[in-house]
Amino acid sequence: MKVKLPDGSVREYEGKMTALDVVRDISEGLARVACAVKIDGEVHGLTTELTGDIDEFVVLKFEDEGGKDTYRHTASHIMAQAVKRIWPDAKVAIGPAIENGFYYDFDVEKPFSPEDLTKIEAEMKKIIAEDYPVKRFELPRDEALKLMEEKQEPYKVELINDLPEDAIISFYTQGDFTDLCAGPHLPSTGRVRSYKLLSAAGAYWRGSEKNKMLQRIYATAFDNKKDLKKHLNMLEEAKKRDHRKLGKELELFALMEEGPGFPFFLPKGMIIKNELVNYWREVHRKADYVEISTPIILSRQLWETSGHWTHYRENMYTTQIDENDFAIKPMNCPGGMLVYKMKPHSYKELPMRVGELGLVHRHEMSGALHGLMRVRSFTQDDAHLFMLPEQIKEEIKKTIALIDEIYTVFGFSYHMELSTRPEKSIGRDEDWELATNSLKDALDEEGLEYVINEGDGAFYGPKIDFHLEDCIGRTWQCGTIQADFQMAERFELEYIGADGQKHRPVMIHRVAYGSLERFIGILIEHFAGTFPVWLSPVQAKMLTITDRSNDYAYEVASLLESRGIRCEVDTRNEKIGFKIREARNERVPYIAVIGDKEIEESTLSVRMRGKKEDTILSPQELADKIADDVLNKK
RNA sequence: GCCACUAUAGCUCAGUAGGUAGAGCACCACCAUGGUAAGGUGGGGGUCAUCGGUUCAAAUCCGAUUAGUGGCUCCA
Repeated sequence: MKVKLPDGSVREYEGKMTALDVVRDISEGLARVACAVKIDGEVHGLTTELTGDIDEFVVLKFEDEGGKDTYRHTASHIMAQAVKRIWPDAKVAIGPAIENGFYYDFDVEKPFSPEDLTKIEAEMKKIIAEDYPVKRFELPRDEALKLMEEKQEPYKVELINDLPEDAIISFYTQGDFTDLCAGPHLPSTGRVRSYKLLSAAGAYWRGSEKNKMLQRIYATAFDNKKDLKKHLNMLEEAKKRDHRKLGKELELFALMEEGPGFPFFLPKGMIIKNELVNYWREVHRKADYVEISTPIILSRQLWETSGHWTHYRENMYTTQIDENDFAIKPMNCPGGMLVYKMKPHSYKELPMRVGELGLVHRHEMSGALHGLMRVRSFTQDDAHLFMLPEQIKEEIKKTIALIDEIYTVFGFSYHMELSTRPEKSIGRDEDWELATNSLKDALDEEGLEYVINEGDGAFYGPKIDFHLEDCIGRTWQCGTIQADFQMAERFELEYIGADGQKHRPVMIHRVAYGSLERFIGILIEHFAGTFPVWLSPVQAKMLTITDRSNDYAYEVASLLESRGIRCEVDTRNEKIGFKIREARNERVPYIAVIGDKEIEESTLSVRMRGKKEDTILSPQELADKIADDVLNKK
């Protein structure tokens, strides 16, 4: 039997060999850190018996794709084993590895408490110390069913029942625990080193709210303590940056019991919101957009035309005016359609780019609300683009460039995903084809990378989603570009072509921020509250040492204010150390200390963010510096 | 909406064999005019989320409601 390694070398073996034997033959050290192997493109466990020649034999360590999942999947079985030892009546459901860890779902009498998690962790420690070999075995479907019925595992029985009649079902067993599982796994439980149970929460069996609510335990595992600690620190860091906490501390926004999911913006948060709007208007003006504003409340007839009254009803707030039904808009498009339809359009006017910062309201489920990230009223930085079919590709390219420009200003990296026609969809095949190809071609021609989500588009058209990554590595879906055949059709949009005939334009809607509210939430976490100067609610603060400096401080402040700089003066009867502490906690980028010396020399002692030493500047120089930051969006 | 948990002063939190509330910060007053992350002293402030029940007595036990948190589902 020949085994070809990634370095091109070939090793020959005789007799029965497992993957682990080969890994050991390569090096004992490697065997200690190996989690799985990739054999001819497929990930297998180390105990897999090898048959025949192998063209590709890659050892997967924890850090390799496949290795991590194998490791964490084994950890999840250990967790399930521990739970079954403590609560023998618990029914196990599924327990996969996920992005940063793993979970396992259980059907138990009582939900898990934090103390239970500690207990489970302790039991896991024992199982790991007992170092059971993890063995795989296979059964035909009927025997597999019998085994799981005997073990009284109804969820596993259900899973097996969904498999084909002739399926060979694989199981893994470790000590007193046997689980239905496709694998792969580590060779023994002792291989799991660093793990931590994180939380317990309800989760529906198979993700459907029609099913029973199970108890899910989220946990994570790493192959060394250092990385586990690093990950836990990252979670801590994320907690510290939580926009709900910072939003309260920095007085940016508030959520009140009187308006669940309807955020209040406080003066400082409003400055950020307005700066985002100003910037948005600036870039859109340059990109030849016009801006409109359409009403928040519109008649039932309109929503019937758009289809929302029947398809989106449960998310809409409705009201009556003079005995007629009205709805508060959950989306801006219908209003935009009405504006387009006000007068006939020539093909010479297209493309038309019509922006709207539209405030929409959606009745989201109470349990879905989350700070500014998920609210019931929010402002979309919407725009509707009307164009000729042959203009789609170019418009898509321009829109991508626009969104790219916006994200780059905030220092976000991002990736794109293209979602294609879902099974349940409306529209003509040729429209879908044209739109999908236009999106694809635009991406390809610009040399952009993207993921394709087959069948994940909206029912009315394909879309490109932008997923931006914040500075601690979390991703957020913000921008989207969607082709929409339904609106143009339903509202019977038209333009007069060169042939003098009426034609249907192609309509695209797109957002860049997504929603101002969510984007602000993301910005708060991305910058951990330390906003760039142009977004800082207070850009400079004058701190006086004694009240002899007050006049000079006000003088400097009015100079800065005349340059449009947001400036505050702290003349309170407090020590300078105290004032500095507060100004720093408020994340003010330029903190100027003013005492007798500064008055004498007509200077400022400026403490800039990230610098230990003060910089001596004239008031004019400070104003120039801040103006420069603002101009360059720093 | 569903499962679990939480709700005490503006903020962060103490307060269990049920006996009608406490700290720090913030706020106010006074003293100190002090040079780079909290100067000192004093003071005001709470229908213990809301409603109901058990009890001689409820912040504390029970139930409901509201809101929040962690998830599920959904999503900008």
